[in-house]
This record gives sequence, C-alpha cells and structure tokens, in this order.
Amino acid sequence: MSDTLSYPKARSPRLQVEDALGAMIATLSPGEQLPPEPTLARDLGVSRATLREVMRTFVERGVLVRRHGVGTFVASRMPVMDNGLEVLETLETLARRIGLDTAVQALEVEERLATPIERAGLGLQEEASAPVLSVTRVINVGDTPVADLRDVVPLTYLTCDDLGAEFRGSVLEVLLQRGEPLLSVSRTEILAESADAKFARRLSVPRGTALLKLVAQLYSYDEKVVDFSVSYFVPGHFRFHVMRKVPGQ
Amino acid sequence: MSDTLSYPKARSPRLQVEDALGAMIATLSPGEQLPPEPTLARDLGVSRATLREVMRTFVERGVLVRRHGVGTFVASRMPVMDNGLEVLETLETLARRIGLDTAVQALEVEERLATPIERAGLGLQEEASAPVLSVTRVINVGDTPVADLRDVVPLTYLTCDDLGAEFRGSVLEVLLQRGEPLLSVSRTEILAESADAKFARRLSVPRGTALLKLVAQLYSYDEKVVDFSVSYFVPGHFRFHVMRKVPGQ
DNA sequence: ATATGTCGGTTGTCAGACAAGTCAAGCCGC
DNA sequence: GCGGCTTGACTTGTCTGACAACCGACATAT
Repeated sequence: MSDTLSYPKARSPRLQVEDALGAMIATLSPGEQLPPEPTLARDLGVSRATLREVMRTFVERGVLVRRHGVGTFVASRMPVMDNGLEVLETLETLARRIGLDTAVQALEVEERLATPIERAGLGLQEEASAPVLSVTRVINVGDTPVADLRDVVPLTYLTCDDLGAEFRGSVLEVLLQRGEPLLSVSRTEILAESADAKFARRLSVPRGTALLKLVAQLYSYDEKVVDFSVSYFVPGHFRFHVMRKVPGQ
Repeated sequence: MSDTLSYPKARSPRLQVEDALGAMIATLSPGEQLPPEPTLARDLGVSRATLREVMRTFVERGVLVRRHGVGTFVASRMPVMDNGLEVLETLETLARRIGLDTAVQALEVEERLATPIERAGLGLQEEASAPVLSVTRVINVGDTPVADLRDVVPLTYLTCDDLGAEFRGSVLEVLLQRGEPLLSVSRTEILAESADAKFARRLSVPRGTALLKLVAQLYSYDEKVVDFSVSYFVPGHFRFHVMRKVPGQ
C-alpha cells in the first residue's frame, strides 16, 4: 500500500500561489481590484494566512496596493510587466513576457582555465588553477542580435556533461533545475561601455555604440560564487529598471 | 483646497513590529539565528501571523533567510548596507560613503512648462499646461565632471521659493526634509547612451563616450509622480549595482 | 443642505492547532 | 565498536475560524 518511493517534491503552497497570483495579476489592468481575500483563498485552495503572506511579497515589490477596509488593487505602474531587476531570471523568459521570440546564435561551450579577471570575479585565490566551464552566446530577436552573454562556472559546479542535448545556452536554467548548489542572490553591477571592434561585429552595431553592460556574480547559500557572467545589451530592445525604496519608510 | 490624502495613521501593530524587528536585526551579526517565532511573537506582543507577515518583508528584502524546520537567520550579506540601488539616496551621500568630495557646477533652477517627454514621464497626459520646477546640475569630483542630473517637479509639489538659500541641488533632499508629499518608491530605468555634443562638452568627455543613463520616476503614496529625473554618469567613478533574488525562496 | 448613524463589505489581527522539515541523541542488530 | 534506524525535541509552514478596524454608501435626522 504505502510505498516508500520518493515522489518529486510538490512545490509548496506558497510558491504555487505566488505563481498563480502573479499570472492572475498579469491579466488585470492597472488600478483594477482583486477579489476579496476569502474568495481568492478559496479559489486558490489555500488558507487566507498563506495568501496574505504571498500578497505581502507583491505589495513589497510594488505590484499590489492594499487599502484597509476597501480592497486590494493592482498598482498603477505595473512594474511586473516591465523587466524589474529585483528577481533574477533567464533572458528567455524575460523576452517571452514582453512578446519577443529569441534565438541563440554562436553558442560556444568549452572547458578551460579561468582568466585572471574571471578568477577575481569568481572569488578564487590565485594559487591554484581554476578550471571552468565557459558558455558564450549571442541572443537574437528575429535577425538582429540584441545581447551578448558569457557565463563562467567552476567545473566543481557544472561540467560540459551536465548540459543536456537540448541545452540552449541558459546556464541559470540548468543550475536552477538541478537545485544544487542552492542559490541565494546575484550581485549585478551596472555599467556602460562602448562597443569595440569585436562586439561591433558580433552584435552588428557600429563601433562606438553605447552598450549596457551587466556584470553578475551568482552566489550560493554558502557565499561562494557559482557563476560569473558578463552581458552586453544593445540599446532599444530590453528595458531594465529597478524599484528603489525611499529611506525612512 | 486642502487635499486630505492618506497619511500615516496611528502606527499599526505591523509597523511597530517592523521597526522593532528591524532594530533587533541591526544588533545581530550576519548568520546569527533569531529566536523562534512563538517566542518572538510573544516578546513583541503580536500574533504569530502578524509577525510572519513582517518577517516575509525582510525575507523579500534579503535581510533574513528562513530554513524550514531549522530557523530564521540574519542574511550574511546585507544588500542595504552596500551602495546598491535598492535604496534611493542623494548622489552626495553616496559619494561621501565611498570617500569622494563632490561639488556642484552649473546649477540651474527655473520654472517653466514641461516638455512632452517630461509630461509623459510625470504621468500627465492631457493636462493643458504642466508648469514645473526644473533643476539641472553637473556633479564634479575634484575638477572632473562625473554626472549630469536634471530633476523636473510639478509646481504643485515644489516651487522655486521652497528651495532654501543653501540649496545645493538635491531635490530629493528637499522633498524628504519637507515630508510632504509622502514618498514611496522610485522607478529607475537603466540605459546606456553615447554622449552627444552637448553632453560631451558639459561632462568634458570625448563625443561618443558611453554614458550610463538613469531615468527615474519618484512616486508618492497616492501613485502620483512627484519627480522625473534624468541622470548621466561618466563611467569609472560610481559603481552601481543591484542585488537580484533567485526565484523560488 | 448638512450632519449623523447604520450597515455591508474588506482588510488587519488574533489564538490555537496540526503538518512538515531538520537535527541529534539514542537504540538496535551485527 | 559500528552502521543504520528510530525516536523525539524543536522549528518553520499551513490551516481554521473568529473578531476588530476601517471605508464607502445609503438612509435618516437636524
């Protein structure tokens, strides 16, 4: 009867509700009112307490606005439809949300030793050699390149063999799917850089074009850098933003 | 006449707990464990449900880390303490923290009508006229210009007379000091742009230099745009970054 | 016309209980 | 002694039901 097989762990109620509520909000217009909490909780199949915790995360992100005694509303500025940087996600899902079809071009996977810059980015001392998996690719929308990405991951976390046959270039996706190691945050530095000859060619833009550059360190829970990535974005395709809190409430 | 907008009411339990818990966290070291929730709830004089909602906001901000069946811990990395973009602050305080002395150059204050772009940025669509206060300035470090900033504020929020004699150019500082209207968040868009002739001159850089461009809308609690600002930064002086959460816990 | 009271609906908070996960000590068979 | 298993204490996760605080609108009284 009761078997000892381990089922794939069901996503916790909270995460399920987070997805469901997020999807629901996406279908609503700014300023629109959500159903009352008891109704919503019943429809989503969770208790009101759990629902409220999920709602609070959306309030915290500025997606929802609550008014005591009145109701809960979709914030008028709807940052979720845009590309807030608060949550790390693959460029593919980000593009899909704003209705773009992406293709990977010039995918290049290799195992090699890290350069000094990469070693520094990965937080490794310089004493030993640092074998890494390097994934480079250009993202296209239609026929126009829009981004150039490079991920560098120590071989201790990911090797060439860990990438499935249908690997399309998203290292983050692979890391998330494995669930090992446990990831915490990404520290992403924001820079602007002129396109040199190499990037001008790869991204089909004139030399000297201003590119948005994101340099990210993805941390695991034990404070190690799992992934060091450098991305270049051609202006005009993606719109990144960040919500900044005003100090003192 | 007197617009009776929403204002901070008598502090609700949640806000009190938010303060108390925040103060408590500040006394703890990274990685340290918090007391169990029932204990904490009793000490703070609220129910566990309320405490958990407050805790979730801290988890959302990356200040706390929860582990099911184990406990709640102070995150080892406190994004707020870093000079990340999560918290809005004046460029002057940011510069001071990284040990730079700033000077304001070419300060220009005027009252005029908003341009169409500015009107859109302020969320004013079909208003007949949009009189605004415009503050433009260049920030220097030593003798080298590093940033070009422009703030545009509707005259309903701020007029020329509201700026004191010792006004040094920080509109945010004035707004915060007044406490009216109550500010909530700033939505800051991140772009890269080549310096045209005008900015090349103002910032003393070659034409075509890649500049980091931040376009920000500062919102009040009633979802109105109080301040629309456009900033250009010369690379190499300020380092902006943002902490991005990994989805799923 | 203005002020006041009431009422339904919604969010805010509460108390207690149980489920699920983690960890370590202890027990058992070998 | 040693490895594997069980047990139990402890913590976070979720559920249930209830009541309080608040808002908006309508009816009512002044």
